[in-house]
Amino acid sequence: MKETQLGSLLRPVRAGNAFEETVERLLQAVKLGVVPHGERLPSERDLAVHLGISRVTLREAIRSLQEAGYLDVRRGRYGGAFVIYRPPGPSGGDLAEAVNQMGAGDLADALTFRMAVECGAAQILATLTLDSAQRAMLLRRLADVNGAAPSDYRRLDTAFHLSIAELTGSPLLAAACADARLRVTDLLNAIPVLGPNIAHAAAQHQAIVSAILAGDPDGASRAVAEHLEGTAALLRGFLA
Amino acid sequence: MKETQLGSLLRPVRAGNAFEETVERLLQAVKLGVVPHGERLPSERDLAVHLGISRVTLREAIRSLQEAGYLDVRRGRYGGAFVIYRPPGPSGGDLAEAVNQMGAGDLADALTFRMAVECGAAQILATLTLDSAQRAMLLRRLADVNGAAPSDYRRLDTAFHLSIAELTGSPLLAAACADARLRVTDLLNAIPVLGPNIAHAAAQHQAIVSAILAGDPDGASRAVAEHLEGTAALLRGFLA
DNA sequence: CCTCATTGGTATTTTTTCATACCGTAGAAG
DNA sequence: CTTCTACGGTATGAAAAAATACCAATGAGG
Repeated sequence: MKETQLGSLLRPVRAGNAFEETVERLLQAVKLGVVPHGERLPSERDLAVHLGISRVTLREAIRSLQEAGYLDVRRGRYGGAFVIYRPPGPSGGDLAEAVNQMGAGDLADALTFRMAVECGAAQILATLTLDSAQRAMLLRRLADVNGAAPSDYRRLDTAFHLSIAELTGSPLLAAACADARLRVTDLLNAIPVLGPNIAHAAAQHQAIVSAILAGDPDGASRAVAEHLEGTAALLRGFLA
Repeated sequence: MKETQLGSLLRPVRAGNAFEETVERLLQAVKLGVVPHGERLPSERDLAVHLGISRVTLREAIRSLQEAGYLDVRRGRYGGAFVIYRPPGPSGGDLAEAVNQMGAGDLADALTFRMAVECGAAQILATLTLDSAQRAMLLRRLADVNGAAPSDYRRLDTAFHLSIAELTGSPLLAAACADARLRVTDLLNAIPVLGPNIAHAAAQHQAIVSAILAGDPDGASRAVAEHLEGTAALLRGFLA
């Protein structure tokens, strides 16, 4: 076994210090819209437990997000950390800037990773026999995206994609898909939400769901690949 | 977005403390045969840098592996931490014990995750245009497995599988595949290496490589799925 | 208007982890 | 046999993180 594989196994044990990782995690949860504008995060005590860190470290992270203008922290009962941040509107943000902020190699890496895990998840899900509740969940998320207001579109689009991984019943796979999506959140948020694109995406979403429900793994994987390739090509085009 | 998705994003920031994670990482590198019997690990100073931890913490981890009988640590120039551990021989280990040592849910999770990322990786690789060096690497790894001595079979089999992910050029994807494989190492090591199985696997390996080189993503993904499903079914069968 | 549960805010101590410097050893090279 | 040097071994102080306990505020409900 060559040196190359040693790199995969003897890679860093931790990405950074607990504080930095926590800020990153919370920031992405906010940017992704997991906790929408106006809603509050779980209490510090709960969050600290879920994130596996001390309340002190969590508070430092929350404080920095507060100072950066993402959160409004209120005390007392029924208080908490409320999300102030609003993602870029339907008109999108500065895509070129967002793309060039991350390295070309990192972008390619993230896109490849996302393609692999999301295709894999759809493929797996298509081989499973879904019960009625699971089918309902999938269709519900699809309907949510199709009926989304422009300002909610990206949030519900993300929810739809993550549902596919979650329905496989594999937490590891769900985490991998969530991670993959987090790495391109800023970029996706900068893409304008335009009518034709939405219609195109809707057709592709439908194709994905149909293939999954029909038990067609290859078809599901291919449908996801086509869907993701669209935004991937767009993003790659912005590499200076 | 429902509570379920909150779980994916507000999951633990770190799996455990630095010491525990380091022990786990080194242990798996040893069990996987990345550093074969008799070879030595990189020096403490190098390893600490690569793993992103302090030398003190690394030494604690090495010491516990030494006490557990996996490593022989020698000092002085040309010294180092040498691997004593030998993986279970061709006759395999106690599979039932290994399977039941990890929970049923964890096993299903790990198998699903592995299936998704390895299928995804093969699929991606089949869409890429490989240069001659990459094709040579892939064929070389395939030949290595086919020509492997029984005692080296699992190590070279792992090397072959990880090569597919590495050749995609995505470190994230390579890491995910390595992680997926690590989670089932103990189980795979416990499976006896038998002649008929090797022949069967060799045919499947050939099918995977052929599909990749032919630029057939669906075929590559399906070939990997079939290959992995074999061991997955075997392992699931041992769930008490 | 008061109570009180729930939430953020603060302080203190302990544990873990890191950074740095230095010591002891062994084995190849001359 | 001596030297040189790349390795593990040790010590110490600082920093990060965690654990614990307690304080303060707020607003719904009685």
